[in-house]
Amino acid sequence: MDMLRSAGDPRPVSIRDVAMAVGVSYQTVSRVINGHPSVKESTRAAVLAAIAQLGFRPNRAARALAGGLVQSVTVLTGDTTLYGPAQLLRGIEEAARAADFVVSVRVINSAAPLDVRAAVDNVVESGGAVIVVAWDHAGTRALAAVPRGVPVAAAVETPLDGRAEGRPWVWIDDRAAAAVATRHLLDFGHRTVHYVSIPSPVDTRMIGWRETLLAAGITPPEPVRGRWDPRSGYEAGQRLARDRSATAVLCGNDDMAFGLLRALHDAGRTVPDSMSVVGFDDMPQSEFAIPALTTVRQDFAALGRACFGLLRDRMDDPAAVRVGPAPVLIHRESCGPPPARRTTRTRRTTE
Amino acid sequence: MDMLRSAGDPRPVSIRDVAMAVGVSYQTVSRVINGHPSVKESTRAAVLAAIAQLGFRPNRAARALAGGLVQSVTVLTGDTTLYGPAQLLRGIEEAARAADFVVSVRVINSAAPLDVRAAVDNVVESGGAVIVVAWDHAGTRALAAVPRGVPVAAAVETPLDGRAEGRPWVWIDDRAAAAVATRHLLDFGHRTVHYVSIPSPVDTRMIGWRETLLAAGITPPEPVRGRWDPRSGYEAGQRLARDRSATAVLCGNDDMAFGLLRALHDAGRTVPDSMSVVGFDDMPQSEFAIPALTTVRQDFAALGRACFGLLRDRMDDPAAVRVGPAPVLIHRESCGPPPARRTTRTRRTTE
DNA sequence: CTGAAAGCGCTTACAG
DNA sequence: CTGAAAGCGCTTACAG
Repeated sequence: MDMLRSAGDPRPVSIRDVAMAVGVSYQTVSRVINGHPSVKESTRAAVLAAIAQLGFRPNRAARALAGGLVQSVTVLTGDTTLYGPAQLLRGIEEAARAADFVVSVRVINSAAPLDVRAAVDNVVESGGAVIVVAWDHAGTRALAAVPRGVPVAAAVETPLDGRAEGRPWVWIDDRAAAAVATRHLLDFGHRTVHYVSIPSPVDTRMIGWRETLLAAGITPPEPVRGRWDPRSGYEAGQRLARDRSATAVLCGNDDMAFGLLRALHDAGRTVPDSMSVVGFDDMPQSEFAIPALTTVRQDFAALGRACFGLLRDRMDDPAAVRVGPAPVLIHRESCGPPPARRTTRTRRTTE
Repeated sequence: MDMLRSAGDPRPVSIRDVAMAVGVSYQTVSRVINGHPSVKESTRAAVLAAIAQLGFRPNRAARALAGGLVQSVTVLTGDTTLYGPAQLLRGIEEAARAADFVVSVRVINSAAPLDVRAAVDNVVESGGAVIVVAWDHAGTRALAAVPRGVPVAAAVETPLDGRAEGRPWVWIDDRAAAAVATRHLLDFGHRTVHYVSIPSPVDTRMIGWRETLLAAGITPPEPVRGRWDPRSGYEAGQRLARDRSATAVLCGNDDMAFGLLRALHDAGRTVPDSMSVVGFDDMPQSEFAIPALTTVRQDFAALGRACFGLLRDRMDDPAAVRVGPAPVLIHRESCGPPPARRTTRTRRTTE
């Protein structure tokens, strides 16, 4: 449609050009692009036609300045190269692009109050909506710092009470998933299940694991602290490998499980014969690990789409709610009965 | 500094507030924040002091509308969840944030001319600068579609002539790295090296591999086509495993190498005893693969910082140049002599 | 239902 | 060196 603009005119078509083409004032054009109700149907149609024909697209900066709706979101997040955040961002971007929103990204590395405040101020003053990834300290603080009135949605840890309670929250129920994974291991006959934690302020995967053990009358062993990355999983694996009574581990994410698998391998502990391992995420590599990793699939891209959907829904209906995708346990090769029972392949069926 | 704004005033401090505080016109304030030369030193100092004290921050939308400098970049990219693009984006964001730029992301999935055009138009009309990740068809087309006058920088495949020639390009020399990796394998005594390709329009890793073989008087075998993901590496591995004459493979990236390692494992081909494998990237997981993966480390985050740096440099000096980080071969466990020579551990030293 | 006015916060010439 | 004017493209009340 570019050919319809007079060639050589350097400036893009504006609301005035459209108005002129139709023979109305430019305010009327503004009304139709903003869906204002009081516009005669015939003039609305004429304006719409002119918009299409001239290829008009509203100037976002002008809109923002004049106080109109902004069609932009900025994502406040931690390290975007980690699997979860990366997929989440991808989901947000997809949904935002489909809705013709511009998406900006601002990484918050530090949880220092001043840094968080600076990040939030910076974002808020530019006028758009915000999605915060509140999986770490910096994120939860940022979420708390978003002023009232700013359209916001957040990806959060599973709330302890399992409810959003009117707040713009969306999550994947990893607490329930951790319970399922832990139960899966217990059902194989393991006497206990160890846990390698993620550095979340409130690790709900750990909670699900702990609750399941407790419910089975087992005192949860001390969790091994991890930090998301394979190396921390390797270190955890070294510790666990030394403990001959340890026969099953749940890892807070797959990246750590990879490192753990390697540590076990180095220590001569075979998986699953000598140790069963379950991860969290189901990364593209997990299926090809040696052995293939049993893990909890979490659809972070879908979560991202839900975040954006919630944000938009809330702009119309402040009570809108969205639920995140359900996690699912993917059975692969890294789990089996504990060593003592292995010969008979006993599978515990009693509760 | 928030306490210094009169509480209850909903609107952020503007250029006028600063002017009023200092006792000058707001145009003068504009001049100092834009570094205009003709401002008396004493008034400049006074204005700067007032800006700091009031916590003034220029409104980006207003600036953009008025035609000022925009301090925003949008990144035009393919799938941001792949390792390279994700790290690149991270590097760009880091550098941009440090320079107080807003960074937006727009994913281009389709290389269809209309889709590319739409993406570029959308970005350009919002006024800021653009960084394009031109590693695929969509990206290269987008780069070509950026109008003159728009500040731009691009992450590109290694140019065939090895030179940027005044263009705003930055890259990692993966062609040279592929040559080094291939030579490494040949030096172990392998009679040839196979290659699993990446789906780039021009795969410069493949070129480096091919050239090295040719230089050694070896006719390059047909490359096995890959698609970035572990699964395609697995499929490639299945094919290669059947070929008993194949003893060494260079993979276009680590993700495919993971899949390939698994395929080899499933086929009973041990690594490196029966087959040597080299990857590309050095992902965090690569070190923990079984066996640990020999690979070419590529610092994409540094490349991203270079991209942004080049963009800024060019805004002042259109002839500015930046060179990307040098790739480096990381030696680990997945390489060794071919089976026939293994017993004697011969290492070919002649050229 | 639709125009004319005022203003969003800033920058860029234009005068002094 | 610094003010006053005009304008960026749009939206929101205010009149009709």
